[in-house]
Amino acid sequence: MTDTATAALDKVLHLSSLVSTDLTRFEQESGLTVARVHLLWGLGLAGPGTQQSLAVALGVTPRNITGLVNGLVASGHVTREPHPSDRRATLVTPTKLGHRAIRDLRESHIDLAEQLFDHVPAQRLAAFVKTLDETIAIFARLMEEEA
Amino acid sequence: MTDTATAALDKVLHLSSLVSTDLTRFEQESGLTVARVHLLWGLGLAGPGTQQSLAVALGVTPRNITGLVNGLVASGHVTREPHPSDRRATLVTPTKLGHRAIRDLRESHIDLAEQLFDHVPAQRLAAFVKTLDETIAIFARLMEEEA
DNA sequence: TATTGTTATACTCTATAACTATA
DNA sequence: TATAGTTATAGAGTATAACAATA
Repeated sequence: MTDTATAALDKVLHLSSLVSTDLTRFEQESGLTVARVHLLWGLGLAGPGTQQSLAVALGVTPRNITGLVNGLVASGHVTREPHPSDRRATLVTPTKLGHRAIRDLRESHIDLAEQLFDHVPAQRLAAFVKTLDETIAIFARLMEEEA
Repeated sequence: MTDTATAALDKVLHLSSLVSTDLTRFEQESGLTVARVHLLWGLGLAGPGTQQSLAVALGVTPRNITGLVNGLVASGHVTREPHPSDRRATLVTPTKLGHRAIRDLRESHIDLAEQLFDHVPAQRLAAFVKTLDETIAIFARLMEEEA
């Protein structure tokens, strides 16, 4: 059924738009922006990294990372530390404030997930995740073909 | 299970990020930007409208609409037509090129939905949509509470 | 020679505030 | 007085290209 398929895609996009709006609210409370939150989130996942590694992780240019890191340094969320073995590179490192923001992000994320999905029966939630997994795999294949 | 709930949210965001990347590809092919595509999509749904109505539909300021419409006029996708009864207002109206872009967008959207979901058994897809509906409803309620 | 990050420059999206024309 | 849209101004995110320091 194409209709149901389109409805499913529309609803995924709608939910994603709501999550995005919610992230904007987090932004305003924390004084961060979406792009800077993504960078902090990446630091939270992978630990302190070079700007080069952040550029790859976020899929943007190194120049862009320079600007984002400048903003996060100004707001006190990260510092630029010397790389221990490569004097060209810097290690972008969360400060205490940065770690707190990363922790808050994680807690909000988990809290939101619980509020959204804890009411769903386990079996249906498992099927939901399975469908998402399959869909993501199909998508990844489609994008490879086009690349 | 909090773990499963978090996994579900992560996967929804992942899929949404993939769709967003795909939209970027559409952009590059069509010479449009995401914001302008959203405006065109809105015109496709509701028909020609005033800039005020577009500002409300997209959730941005009227000033922002001025800029987006300027861009779409320059690229030949829309024209500003006089409003039949209110000389203050303009009717943003798709050109032939604009209509073609809207049609292409719709076709890509339906095509993508089919490729992503047509393989899912009808019953599981119905359950998938049901879970999305419930989740969207919960989210809407959460955001009202916080507003 | 290749890589890391920055400076220079430019474009898009977004916002607020003040203003003009019209209702 | 209120509304529709624009001009003025500003800031953030993004990109390419040229450059310095280092590998």
